[in-house]
Amino acid sequence: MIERRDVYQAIADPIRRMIIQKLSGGALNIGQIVEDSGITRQGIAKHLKVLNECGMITLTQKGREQFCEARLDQLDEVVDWVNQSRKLWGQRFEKLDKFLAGTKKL
Amino acid sequence: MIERRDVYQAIADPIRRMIIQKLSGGALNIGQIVEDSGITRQGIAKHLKVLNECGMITLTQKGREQFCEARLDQLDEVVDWVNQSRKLWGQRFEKLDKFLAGTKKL
DNA sequence: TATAAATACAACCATTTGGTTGTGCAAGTT
DNA sequence: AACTTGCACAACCAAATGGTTGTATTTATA
Repeated sequence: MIERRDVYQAIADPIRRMIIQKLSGGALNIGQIVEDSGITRQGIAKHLKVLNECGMITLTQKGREQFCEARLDQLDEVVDWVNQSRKLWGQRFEKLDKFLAGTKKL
Repeated sequence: MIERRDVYQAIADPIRRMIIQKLSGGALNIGQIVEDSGITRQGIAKHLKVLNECGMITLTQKGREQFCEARLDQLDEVVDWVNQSRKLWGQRFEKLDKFLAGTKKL
């Protein structure tokens, strides 16, 4: 129950996924992210804090506005993990196959 | 704050990811999953409950043992979502490019 | 200068999460 | 029959999560 701050945590929440999708279209300020989100600005701010701590977004002050940009490269870790699991899954009968091949030879 | 049960939630916890990785090598019973996990059987049982509710594993009773099998196809949703975000990211300047191309023609 | 806009910060709250211990029970084993 | 193994269920707990409201601060605008 340690406060985990990683990409998996970042995309675990539907609102945070929505934010990432919005930002995938280009940088936005907080007000634009709040639009049609269904929750308050303060709620969004908390999600942005999490996303920032996870390295999923970068924030840039510009006058009185704060611009948010997505760091989609962070998502590579997730895809890599999925692919690794799939690879293991594909190999799960290899040991057995090898064993059977071995017994045949005997 | 509704109790969300989806793939994103399933992979959000490091222990659950460890379970999925273990099961990627083939089906296991609960005792085998508990081995070297660092937490109690009951703790693992709770994670398995979550994974089951997310559709990430299937459970099969076999005598007094319960066999767990991973359902890795569920991870497709995550990869699809990531790819969609990346696609948007790739297209984020297209509008601007089109606009510029348009002005050139004039 | 007064006002509006964009945001930050703090306190508060209910629910979820992720773990524990303790108990009980069914299925194999000796 | 007695014991061991594998597991389910319940109660309990601290901390994290995901939201709210309320207040203050800075920046731009009329």
